Amino acid sequence: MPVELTPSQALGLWHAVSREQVRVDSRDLTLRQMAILLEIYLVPPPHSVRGLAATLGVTKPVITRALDTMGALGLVDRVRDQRDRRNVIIKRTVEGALYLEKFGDLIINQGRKL
Amino acid sequence: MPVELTPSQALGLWHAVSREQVRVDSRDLTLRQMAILLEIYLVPPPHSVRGLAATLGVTKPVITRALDTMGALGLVDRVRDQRDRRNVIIKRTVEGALYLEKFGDLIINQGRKL
DNA sequence: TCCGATCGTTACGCAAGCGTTTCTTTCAAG
DNA sequence: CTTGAAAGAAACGCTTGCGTAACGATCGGA
Repeated sequence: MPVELTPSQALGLWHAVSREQVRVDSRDLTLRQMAILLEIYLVPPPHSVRGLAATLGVTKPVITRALDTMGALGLVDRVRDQRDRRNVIIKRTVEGALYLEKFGDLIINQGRKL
Repeated sequence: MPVELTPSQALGLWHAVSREQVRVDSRDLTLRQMAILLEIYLVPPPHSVRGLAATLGVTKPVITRALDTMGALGLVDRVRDQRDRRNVIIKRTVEGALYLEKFGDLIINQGRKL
């Protein structure tokens, strides 16, 4: 089920959502952090640091730092993989799910207003 | 002409666009910078520092700094208002228009893939 | 038991954004 | 003129993210 947008709608939607998000949320997640967060919540687990790094085309420390920050905000969690203890499994949290749910509502509502 | 999105489509669109933007563009504009840039290009001029600050609910230095950064990238320009020389008028640039045009295409293409 | 490879983290110096405060220029009302 | 307000920029110290390089822990095959 594709979404067909005109150029005006596409940029208008991004504009409205960005503006409202800036107005509402003092937590200013970077584009990278947001991309990581969405990857974790929208793609089936498990998620690893190296996997996210490869998917987004960034280095591993970028992922580690983003997880540090978002972990402190309660948006994600990390657990050692007991089957291969070199790995870290990235976990979703209730707070993170709520955060994205609210963000999705913002997108939907701004889309309706276009 | 509203845009009707399901929660899955809304977050899926943001996810896909963020991911591709991270992969493609090393210029990592913050959400605030992006909101300012879109405001300048989508809302009829003239634009002033104080006006943008009020619209986005941030302080003036935030706007000044964002304009410094995006000005250095060639995405916006600043000109003194000759009618009231206290004001600065923020101008669009060809490069900025191209940047947003490409970004709009990215949104449209990712929307189609949902 | 090694020992090289892999995974995630940490350390380093640097660049950029933040909020608050202060400054400079300019305007306009008295 | 003088003076108070307004607009934008600059200064301050701080925090956070960056890329690169090095590190410790862990695995798995020789």
